[in-house]
Amino acid sequence: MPRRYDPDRRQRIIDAAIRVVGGRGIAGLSHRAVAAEADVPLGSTTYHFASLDDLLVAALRQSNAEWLAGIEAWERGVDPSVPLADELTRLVEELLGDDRAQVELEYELYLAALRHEVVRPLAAECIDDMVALLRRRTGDEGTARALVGLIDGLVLQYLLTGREFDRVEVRDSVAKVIG
Amino acid sequence: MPRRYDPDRRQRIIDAAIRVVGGRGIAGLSHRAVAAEADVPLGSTTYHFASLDDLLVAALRQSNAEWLAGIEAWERGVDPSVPLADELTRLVEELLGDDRAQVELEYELYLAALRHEVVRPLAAECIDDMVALLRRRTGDEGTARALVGLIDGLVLQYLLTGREFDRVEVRDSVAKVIG
Amino acid sequence: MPRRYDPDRRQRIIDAAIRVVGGRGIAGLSHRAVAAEADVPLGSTTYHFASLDDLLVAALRQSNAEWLAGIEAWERGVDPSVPLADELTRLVEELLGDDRAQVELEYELYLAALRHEVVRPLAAECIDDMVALLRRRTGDEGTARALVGLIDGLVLQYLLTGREFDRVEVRDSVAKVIG
Amino acid sequence: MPRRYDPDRRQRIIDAAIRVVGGRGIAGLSHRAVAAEADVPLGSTTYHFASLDDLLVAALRQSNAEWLAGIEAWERGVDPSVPLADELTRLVEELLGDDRAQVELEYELYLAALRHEVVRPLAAECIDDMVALLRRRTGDEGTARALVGLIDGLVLQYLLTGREFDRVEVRDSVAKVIG
DNA sequence: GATGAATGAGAATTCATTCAT
DNA sequence: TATGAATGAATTCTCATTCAT
Repeated sequence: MPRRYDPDRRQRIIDAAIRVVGGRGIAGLSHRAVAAEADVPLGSTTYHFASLDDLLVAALRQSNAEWLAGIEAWERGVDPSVPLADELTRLVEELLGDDRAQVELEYELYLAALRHEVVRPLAAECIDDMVALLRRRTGDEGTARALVGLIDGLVLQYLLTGREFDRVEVRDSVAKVIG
Repeated sequence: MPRRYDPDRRQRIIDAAIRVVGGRGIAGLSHRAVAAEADVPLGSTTYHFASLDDLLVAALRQSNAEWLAGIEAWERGVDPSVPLADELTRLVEELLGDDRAQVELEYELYLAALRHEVVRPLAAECIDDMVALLRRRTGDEGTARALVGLIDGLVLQYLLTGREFDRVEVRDSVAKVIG
Repeated sequence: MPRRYDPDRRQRIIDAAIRVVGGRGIAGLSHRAVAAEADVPLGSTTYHFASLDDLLVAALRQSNAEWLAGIEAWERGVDPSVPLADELTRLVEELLGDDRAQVELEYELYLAALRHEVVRPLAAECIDDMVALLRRRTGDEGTARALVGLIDGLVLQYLLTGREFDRVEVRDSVAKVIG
Repeated sequence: MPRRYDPDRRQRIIDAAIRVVGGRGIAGLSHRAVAAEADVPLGSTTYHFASLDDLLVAALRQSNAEWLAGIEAWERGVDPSVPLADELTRLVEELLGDDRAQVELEYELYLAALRHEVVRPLAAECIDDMVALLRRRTGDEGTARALVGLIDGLVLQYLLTGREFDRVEVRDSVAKVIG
């Protein structure tokens, strides 16, 4: 195989890793899988990332940033004349609709963080950032934390049970927490 | 090596599998690990469980039952003269305190369910059972579902961020959802 | 490849490992090399020996036993009417002549033991056994230890410098130590 | 990354290689390890030394010189009014005490020489130089060679068995060889 | 029925060396 | 001249599963 000049390879490996994790889960991440997905030799992935953990963290950090950017875009687009509960319900509905893949990846991140030392700070940071974002709208930190908890729990529930999305029910519970 | 008469071997293998998953996570489950933990020959685990998935499901099913039994015990012990929010807050506090290991095992189940076809029904059933349990106290299903979501989300939040448990904050948000 | 019934495989792997170490040194021992030499699949070597260290120890233990058996055979064949120095000189000459391969392996064992935790006990035992053997002839332990040291040092010297064997010089120095 | 002006880099790489061999043995020598230890780019080690063998030889040659310088310092410091056996015993005691690291490095050289064509001349030269040094004190070459052998053998014995140093026993055997 | 042995695929890493810049 | 990137082979080890006994 000819040696290729490929200045963006590192980034391409990260992108490939995100696709692998998205497709097979964190448990499915392996040097081999990433190398195949990125179409680079196996040695290349270990050259750019000394350990699989390094690669995992790089990939999750990037996917995390994308996730938060999505939430932030929602926050900037919030219409102050509409009840916050409605806007939050719309967010949840969009997450469960369009971005199924990214949502699964995000919750995979949460749950994997329980076992994976190296991933935990990422998950914690993600939660804290979401709380900070919501706090801009709720004014109060305790409420923001409760909202993040409720939404996380409900999304997980929908992902796992496969139940049909119930807009009214979600809005009611969100509204009660907002108070 | 004498063939042992061991009528409970199947059960002992399941118990060992639960310990393995509890200790190393689902990713750490292997025939070898279970055989060593149960102190049975390697062949014995594949004899009693045709595939590793079978063993995983058996183990998670049992650990699930134990988890639900715990929640059920709490539910039976609920004092009707105490506000439900207080009793639920106590439950969360106990989970985060004494039962940390079992909580992690439960979230391990959730995580696995996201990717693993065979595990998803178990997780869904678990959530539905918890909803049914809470419904006995809330009367209303939507509220029960919201409570399960809130509690799952908050517990996850505490596990991941390592924040100190804040009893007042938890009780307030639970109380608001109960309405 | 058809599965073979091969009850002595474990022993054949050990024998192959000894040939590999003899041929390429301890540094050249690898699962692959042994598997090829023994004509068994790679997985077979790791099945029978959980780690490469285990295999190394098994191989060196056996080769050690052969080495000591050789020394013991010499000891039993010692002619009491001949000066011990002459008999020892004959031993050294034979070692450097016929058994070049085994001598190199033995000294490889000594020197590798300096770095390799797991090998050190074997080397120590070997030295102690040789001292015990010589003690039967010298009567005195200090002399036996000095003789083992002198002979080890001289053999190493001959191996490394490639100098021609000098029977008179060796016998003189051995005789002086015997006193 | 700025190209550094670093005229002593070649020497610094050699020094780093010695530290690596001293710390992890010859088996642990690698371009990467040396580059990290010397704090130079990976390419720098392959630029200054065409192959790893070249680097190994350069490192062992230098460490050899340091070793011989130590022996020579001892030789120059020998007090003619003290029995040579006493002075040699002191040398051995110091080697086993303070200079343990360098002794191990020296035996690492011997070990490598057994298998490594390119290293053997170094080991042979080292032994011959020690013999030449001792010859200045013994007058006679055969005795010098026997002394080098005895000392090498005894030091190895002490290193491997971990036995407590026995000054009297060592001096007695050395004295007998000196005659 | 029960089990130890067997097998091949795949895991993460390490690495010497080459080469484009 | 110097160096970071690239590559492919080799390393040890784990494992699910199959199968002969």
